[in-house]
Amino acid sequence: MIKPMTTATRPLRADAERNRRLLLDAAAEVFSEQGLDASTAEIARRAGVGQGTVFRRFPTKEHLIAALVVDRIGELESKARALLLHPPADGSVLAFMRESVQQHLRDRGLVEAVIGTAVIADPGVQEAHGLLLDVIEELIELDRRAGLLRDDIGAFDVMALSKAVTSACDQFVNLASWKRYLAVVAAGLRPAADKLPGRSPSRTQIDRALADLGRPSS
Amino acid sequence: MIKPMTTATRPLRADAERNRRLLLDAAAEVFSEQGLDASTAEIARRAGVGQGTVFRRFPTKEHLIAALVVDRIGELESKARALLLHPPADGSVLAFMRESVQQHLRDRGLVEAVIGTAVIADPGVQEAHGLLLDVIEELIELDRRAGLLRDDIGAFDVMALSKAVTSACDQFVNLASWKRYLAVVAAGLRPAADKLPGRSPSRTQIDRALADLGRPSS
DNA sequence: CACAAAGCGGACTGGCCGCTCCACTTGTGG
DNA sequence: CCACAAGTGGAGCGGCCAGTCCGCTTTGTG
Repeated sequence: MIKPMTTATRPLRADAERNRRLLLDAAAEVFSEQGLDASTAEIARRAGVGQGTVFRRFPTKEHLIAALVVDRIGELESKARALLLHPPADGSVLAFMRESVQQHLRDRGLVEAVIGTAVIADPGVQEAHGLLLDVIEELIELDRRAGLLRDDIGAFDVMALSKAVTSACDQFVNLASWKRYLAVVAAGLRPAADKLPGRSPSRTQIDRALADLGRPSS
Repeated sequence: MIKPMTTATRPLRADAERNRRLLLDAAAEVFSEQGLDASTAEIARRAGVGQGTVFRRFPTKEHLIAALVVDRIGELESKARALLLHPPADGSVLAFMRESVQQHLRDRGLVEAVIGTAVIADPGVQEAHGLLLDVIEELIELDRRAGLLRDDIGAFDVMALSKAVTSACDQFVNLASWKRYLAVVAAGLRPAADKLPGRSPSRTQIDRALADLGRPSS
């Protein structure tokens, strides 16, 4: 379980702020090479700082991961907003999924592993996640009006399917091309007569489910 | 790295064989609850045997995982062979993917995590994997003749896409239904005019890639 | 039925990892 | 430029975990 992060702190000293960035970058690098099991010692070494610094900037390893996740979700959100302004002809949702898959493959293992951990319950992550879902909803609306997308798809579906395409490839990048599997999914997302089974979860359902994952108690 | 397993051993004593099964079952249970990081101590406890017994039956934890994987691949193979004899009207590949996804969700995390480890290099796993690919190839041929499947899909693709659908759902089972995402993929797999980018890897490519993953040396 | 070989359990070990602690350094407001 | 709060690094701690060891028990064969 992760406690609320840094409520109302005054700004970090210059060197501290710099180390924070160094740590986040090093962590991204190390995690993508070795998975989330990589040691904090290795991250500290890669960042060129001491062990103690890691835990002064991020109270636990999980907080560090959460901060990294917030960072990445933010990146995706701004990519999505850009697409909203200049929607490509072949569909802005598809374009978003391209960005998404590429980012997930770059940060190999980050998205996957995050879901199973308490990171998902971090307030910062939840907030960033919510904002992203909002933008995706707008992208969907755009494509739907243009007749590019079947009408029973929601923002959650888009994220789930991006994760799906990613995991079809990761570890086999040399063998399987994400473009191939994204093309399959894209073909399945075009307007169609038959409805998909089930339904895309509503925002309140998503929020409740995420909150539940946060307190596993098991 | 995993060394060749038990070459030409004479049959296990009755109690040893029983414990082997108990351990495999316990391991499946514990891994699906806690992931592959679960301790061997917990597995031994759940199986009702001592710690020592784990490591006499399986030289390392990785060997245990590999044995479990072989077991599961075998199950899938026989399901696939059954479909070959009585192909369902809506497509035998789709039916196979249904089985596959359900099994992967039951053994949560097993498939995912296996890929990143040396387990993939275990000779037993490789062999079982090869046999499975052969049967899938036959299922594909069947569907293709019936005009149910686009013609640029290979056995590797089917496995990759099964994994994809699984990972779209796992950890969110309450929220996302695998049937929903499998339906998207199925829609994308129907015969189509436009070709998929890239190509399905050949058997020799697959074998070489798997062998490479076996000796990471990093 | 006897007895060797095979199997068993669980205490133990060595190593790793997240995290803490504290003597020392550095940035910054006055 | 000084004083002190803020920040730093790295040795060290406790806990966990894969794998070992060895005295005892079970199996099945002659």
